[in-house]
Amino acid sequence: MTITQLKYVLAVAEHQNFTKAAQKTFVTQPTLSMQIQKLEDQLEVLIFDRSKKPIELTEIGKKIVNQAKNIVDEANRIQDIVDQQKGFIGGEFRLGIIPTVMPTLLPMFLKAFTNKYPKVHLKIEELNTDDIIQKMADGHLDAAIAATPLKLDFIKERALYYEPFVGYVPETHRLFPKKAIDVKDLNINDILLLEDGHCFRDGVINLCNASKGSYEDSFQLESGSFETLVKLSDEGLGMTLLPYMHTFDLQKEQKKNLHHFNEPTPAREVSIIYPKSELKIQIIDALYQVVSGIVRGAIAFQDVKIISPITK
Amino acid sequence: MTITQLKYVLAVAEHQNFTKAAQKTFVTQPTLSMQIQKLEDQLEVLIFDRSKKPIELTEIGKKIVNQAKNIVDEANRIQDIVDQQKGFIGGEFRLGIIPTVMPTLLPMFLKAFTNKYPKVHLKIEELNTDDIIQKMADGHLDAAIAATPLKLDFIKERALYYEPFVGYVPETHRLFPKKAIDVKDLNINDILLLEDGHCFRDGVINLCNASKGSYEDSFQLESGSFETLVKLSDEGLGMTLLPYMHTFDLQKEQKKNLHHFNEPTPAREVSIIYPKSELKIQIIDALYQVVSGIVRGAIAFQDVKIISPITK
DNA sequence: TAATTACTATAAATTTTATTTATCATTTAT
DNA sequence: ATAAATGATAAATAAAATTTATAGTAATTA
Repeated sequence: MTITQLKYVLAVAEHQNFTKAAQKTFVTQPTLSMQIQKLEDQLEVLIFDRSKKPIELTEIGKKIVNQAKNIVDEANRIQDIVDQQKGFIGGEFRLGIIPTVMPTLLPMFLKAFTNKYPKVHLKIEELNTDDIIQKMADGHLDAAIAATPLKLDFIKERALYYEPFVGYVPETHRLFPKKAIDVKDLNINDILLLEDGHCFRDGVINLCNASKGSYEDSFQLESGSFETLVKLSDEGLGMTLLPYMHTFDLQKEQKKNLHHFNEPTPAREVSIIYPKSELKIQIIDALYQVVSGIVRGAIAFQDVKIISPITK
Repeated sequence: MTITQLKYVLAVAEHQNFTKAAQKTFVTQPTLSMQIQKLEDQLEVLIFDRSKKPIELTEIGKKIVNQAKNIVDEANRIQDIVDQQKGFIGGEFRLGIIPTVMPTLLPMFLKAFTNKYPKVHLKIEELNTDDIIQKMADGHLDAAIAATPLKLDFIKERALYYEPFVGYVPETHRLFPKKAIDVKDLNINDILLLEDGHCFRDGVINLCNASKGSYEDSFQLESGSFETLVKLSDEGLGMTLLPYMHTFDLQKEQKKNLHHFNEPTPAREVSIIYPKSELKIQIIDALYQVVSGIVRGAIAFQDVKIISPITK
């Protein structure tokens, strides 16, 4: 049994397909066929049920895959241990960021981080929360920045900051006269929402105490960006809610439409999340320090009520 | 990095010598030199300090060795998982047994066990507790039968039985008239002890509330077997203490010299112990079942006070 | 239903890697 | 000072992984 064989098993298990797995592991398909057969011969057990299309893991194959993940993780950790001992912070680091955080947060910390840790090769991907979880489970992400709490048993969370929700209320809206708005004032049916898949959308739905879909009877406009939502709002199609940091780059004119919430302000918790295995924890620590340090200056502390980013 | 390389590192770390490690791993010495160098090159770190004689681990080398142990253990576990799923109980199983348990317990369970699990190839070694601990730490024992509690953080214990101490008191001894003896009656200075290294000796010392060596001022006879102790006792050189099961094969005449303790009877706890990693746990379970089942018939339950097998 | 597609397995050739044999260089012990 | 012990190195060999080419086998499509 070799670590390489175990990696091949993991690749085939993930893609349920020898050919695709071969491409991902940068070898040819016969390599996988032969090495996996060899392992199966040694263990005297079938890992894959090749009669099923697409290919499936056998019962015992599932257990082997779990254990193989352990082993590959623990093997990767050796380089980690060496790096840590040397005080070396570098290498490839795959970071996922949710779309509603990406445009505001990334410019704030990216330059500072790459300056401080020039040897880290960041591979940043914009992904929504579900994709982040999936990729992290498959070992394709070292960490991610997402709204929390997610309460997943294989993921650890470390809060970076709490970002208040801010109301964007156009002059024509019934709430415009109110200086500060209250959660009770909200009506899910006149709030413009991001399109499905964004956890911020789910957060707003939770905030309004609505269940997913309860508002769907009435016609709703939805979009993938806050920029569009604000424009639609300006057109009088309803109010919307923005994460605090998204209000920074509104035009002077538009800022007049911002209505803050009374305390405790509803807010989302934005965290750096990473697998419990804690691989590359040094880089995760470094990233945490840089980001939380930078954001500390941007968001004043206030009494905050965390809104869950998940709907059931 | 390969599992083989990690095994080579572990072997060299253990023997502090490339040549010996090569013999133990059944390869030639240059194989170890080259493979370990290759790993060191890949990790860009020295695992061994070759300037020291004998060779030593570097600081980082120690951490790598720990992690390598994990990985090799976890890799071995794969075969375990397969066996378990198949309900297969077999393969090599290395069992250590302490000398004061070996002659009485082994004949009781060996035949029953090998009959029930013919595919298990038992490799039994008589070892005292210290050697058991050492070998288990080095991964050379799958389990052992020893007096407990040992309170070691890398070892798990499962009690098999509680074996009372029995006094062997010759006619000439001051305690002979007493039918049942009491712990308070004992005097470490007129008890014949096993030689150093036996945990039963330490148990007796603990029982008498003596610190190791406090009795050494007076002349003591010591031996490596209870058989000898009994003979010396018969010669009038003092009383001795025997584990209950050792009294079975005394001669009729000698059995008259046995004096049981008042309850709570001092006793030793005999357990099957095994590394926390729980490799080959199926075989450990099987062994536990067989042994505890057999002993249950041999030792009647009584109120017992466990004597620690360890002296400080 | 024949042809095509999408797969995985197999065979043979090739490349890479691990291991051994033989030998050297250094250090330790006598 | 000499012998013994020990690890490194070089070259040769053995073993293994990988690739290329191709066959086999389902499922899918024309």
